[in-house]
Amino acid sequence: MATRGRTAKPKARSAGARDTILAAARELFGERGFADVSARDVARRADVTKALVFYHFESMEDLFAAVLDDYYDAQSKALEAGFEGEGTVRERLSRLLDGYIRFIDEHRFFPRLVQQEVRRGGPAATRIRKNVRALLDWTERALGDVLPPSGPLSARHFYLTIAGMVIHYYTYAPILGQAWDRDPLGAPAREERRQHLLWVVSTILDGLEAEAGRQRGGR
Amino acid sequence: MATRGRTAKPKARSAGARDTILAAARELFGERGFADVSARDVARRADVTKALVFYHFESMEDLFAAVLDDYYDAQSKALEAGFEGEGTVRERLSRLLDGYIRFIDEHRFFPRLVQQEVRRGGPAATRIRKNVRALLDWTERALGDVLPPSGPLSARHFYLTIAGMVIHYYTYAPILGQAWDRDPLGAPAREERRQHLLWVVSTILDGLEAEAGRQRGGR
Amino acid sequence: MATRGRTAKPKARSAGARDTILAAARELFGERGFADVSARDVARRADVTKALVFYHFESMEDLFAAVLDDYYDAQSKALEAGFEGEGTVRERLSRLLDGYIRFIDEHRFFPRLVQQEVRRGGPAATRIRKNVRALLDWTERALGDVLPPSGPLSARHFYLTIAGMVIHYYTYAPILGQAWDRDPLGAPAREERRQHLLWVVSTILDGLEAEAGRQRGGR
Amino acid sequence: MATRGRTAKPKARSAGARDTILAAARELFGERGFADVSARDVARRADVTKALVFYHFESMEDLFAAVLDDYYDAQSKALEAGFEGEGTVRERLSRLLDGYIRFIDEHRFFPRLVQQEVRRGGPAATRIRKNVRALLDWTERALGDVLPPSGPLSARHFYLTIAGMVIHYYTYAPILGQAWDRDPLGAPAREERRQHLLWVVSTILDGLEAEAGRQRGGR
DNA sequence: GATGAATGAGTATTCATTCAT
DNA sequence: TATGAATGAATACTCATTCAT
Repeated sequence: MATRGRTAKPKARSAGARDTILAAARELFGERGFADVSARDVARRADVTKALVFYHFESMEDLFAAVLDDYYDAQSKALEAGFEGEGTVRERLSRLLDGYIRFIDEHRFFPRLVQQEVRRGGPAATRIRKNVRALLDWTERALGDVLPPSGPLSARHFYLTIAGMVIHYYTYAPILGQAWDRDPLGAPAREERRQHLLWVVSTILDGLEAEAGRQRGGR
Repeated sequence: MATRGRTAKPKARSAGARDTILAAARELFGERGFADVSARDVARRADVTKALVFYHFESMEDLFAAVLDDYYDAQSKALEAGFEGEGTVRERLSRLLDGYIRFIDEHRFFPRLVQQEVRRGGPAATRIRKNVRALLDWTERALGDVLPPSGPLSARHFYLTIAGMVIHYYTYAPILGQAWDRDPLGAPAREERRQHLLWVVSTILDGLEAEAGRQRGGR
Repeated sequence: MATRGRTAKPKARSAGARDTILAAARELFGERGFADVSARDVARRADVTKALVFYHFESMEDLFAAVLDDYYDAQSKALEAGFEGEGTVRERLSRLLDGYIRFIDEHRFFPRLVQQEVRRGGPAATRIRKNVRALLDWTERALGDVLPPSGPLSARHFYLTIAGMVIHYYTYAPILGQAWDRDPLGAPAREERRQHLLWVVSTILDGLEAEAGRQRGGR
Repeated sequence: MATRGRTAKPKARSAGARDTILAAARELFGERGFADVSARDVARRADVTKALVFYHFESMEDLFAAVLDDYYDAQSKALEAGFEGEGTVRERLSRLLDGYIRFIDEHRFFPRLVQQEVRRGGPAATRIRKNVRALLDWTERALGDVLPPSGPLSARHFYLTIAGMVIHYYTYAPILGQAWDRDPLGAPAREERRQHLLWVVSTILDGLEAEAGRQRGGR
């Protein structure tokens, strides 16, 4: 303490302690979930005092919300980029899917945090709902022409179906790894997964078109 | 004590305190996950002293494992029932899917617990892995004729895809409810979901057959 | 429980559960002291239920007292044997010393228990005091001719001195072993220790005689 | 809280809570040994919250180690002081003995703690072993000229013998008091004890010299 | 004799949070 | 902006002991 020379580099402080803390929290919440991360853990990982965590964030809930906010901003950007531009339904949807896959791939524990917050019904739930709404809207716009507005083939089902199949892979990856011939989080496995997902979505579109044909041509 | 009527025989004593505790734990873990449930919570819900929880279960981990075990037994039974019997690939798979859907429907928080344990890499992870393995095996046997052994269209991808789309619905249901025209966990919505899933799986089978045809009929 | 065949041999019970428990307690108290041994520990080591421990002994204190009583009986017997018989002061003292050494050697953790009870000032302290008194009496009778009744060379000092040097060896043995060329509790080391002690006591007797001579011969 | 006068500034805060806690621990461990002292006890005696104990010391073991460390520092200093300086074997040894006696006299429960830690084989045992080693070294250097390097008359036996007779007095003092004509821990009794010890050690040296003479003068 | 179940008070330790500096 | 010290309430888990059977 007093013995550490006064020229000692101020570690985290230089790069903005707030950001350092946020980054540490992002990592930890991702690894262990909200309930399993303590302020002490965050402080340690950020190489900062516990008190400083509470100086920058009112409470642990607050910190968690900040982390979620960051993720949502990133997700929105990723999806907007994917959705923009022209093309056939198939092209737009596949761009949207690609954007979604890439985002989840880069933020693997984001879904965990969301699931957790959904379960907890915490204050961030509103934020989540808004975002889910947006994603659903995009799906509806992208598939509006081929989908009925309600029933088993409505957009909301496909949204949940596709999101589920994208996310689930990462949820179970840690366990699959040990009973698998290769690391499911390695580049080759992930690329294979991407192709699988594209194939499924494409096949679903085929099915929807066939369905539309059947519908039109009188059953 | 003084408040509990003096003729009311203590609940726990009358009928298997162990079971009472297990049931309380099942509920609570389902509602809030492992990390958010304390021994005190379980004791309170089971109307039992905290010490009794530890008399019947060596530790909270132990209690959690017991809960998971119960679920796994139920799941195995549900899937075995679904998988037995004759029929075309399509018939068998749809029975398997139906069994899976029904199980998840009746044990909505089971996936949450599993996801959590996967993340924690806790001692129950081995059990989970074995079970995932079994499910994957069933999928492989059910789809063995129509699926290539590896690549983007291999059984393991379809297993993850289907499991993901079944489970994800329940994961997000609590949030969807408030932005939706009806309760996603009500009977009508769940039946609609079931039809959606059956349609998707059926469509995927169509796609796989088409793919097989393409493969055969000159590349 | 109900599944164990009814012919299963009743383990501890046959040989007198009370004694089995007492033996287990003796071991455990010796190894870890009173405060570090729980009823559960005793029950486990005796392969008996915890409740049975309390059936046979009113409390843990009671069990501890019973263990101490056993030791004191043994000690009394050992010392009486050593002290009886005729001979010179030197002979009688060396027999007493030998008896004491042998007893401590065979009940290595007895001194620990006594020390502990002395410190705790527990109910067994009276018993201990009586015994110390007896030992002191023996020393006084054995050395009465050569010792002044009070002062730095009185019997009580020699009693404490000799007891200390006998006991201390065993107290520190566990630690010495690792920085020593041989096991201090092995037979050769213990025999060497015995010779050392005999030499010291003999030398002290020489000194006392010289002292008596000096006293008599003026100055 | 409400009972503490409102102008009394909280003790702990004013003057090194850490030291207050350490002092309380020193007292309590001395009185009752490690296993019989709880964190709550320490907190109470130090007039401090239980949590603060763990703020300053990672664990009870840690606190115990800190207490032992303090004692060892004091002991080392006491012995070094006693051992330095010139003089005959007899003079140096008697100075060493005097230093040891004085230290034990001022830290009466130190031996208890050490004995306990030896028995527990806890983490502090290494420290203890090092210290015992040092003491033994001193004894060997002080007695090197008159002692054979091995056998019943080697330095290590005399070290254990002398340490035992010094320490044992304090171990049994609480019990002796009640069967004795005066308080064994009062100044006169302790001075008498000191003279006894000096006489014994001096007599042992006489014996050793005689032994050396015998050895030299034809076996 | 023997035991399974039960309990209230205890254990060490960690928590998020506050606050004076 | 930052922090060391402090705390009350919580954590999982163990204790000696009781008692109905």
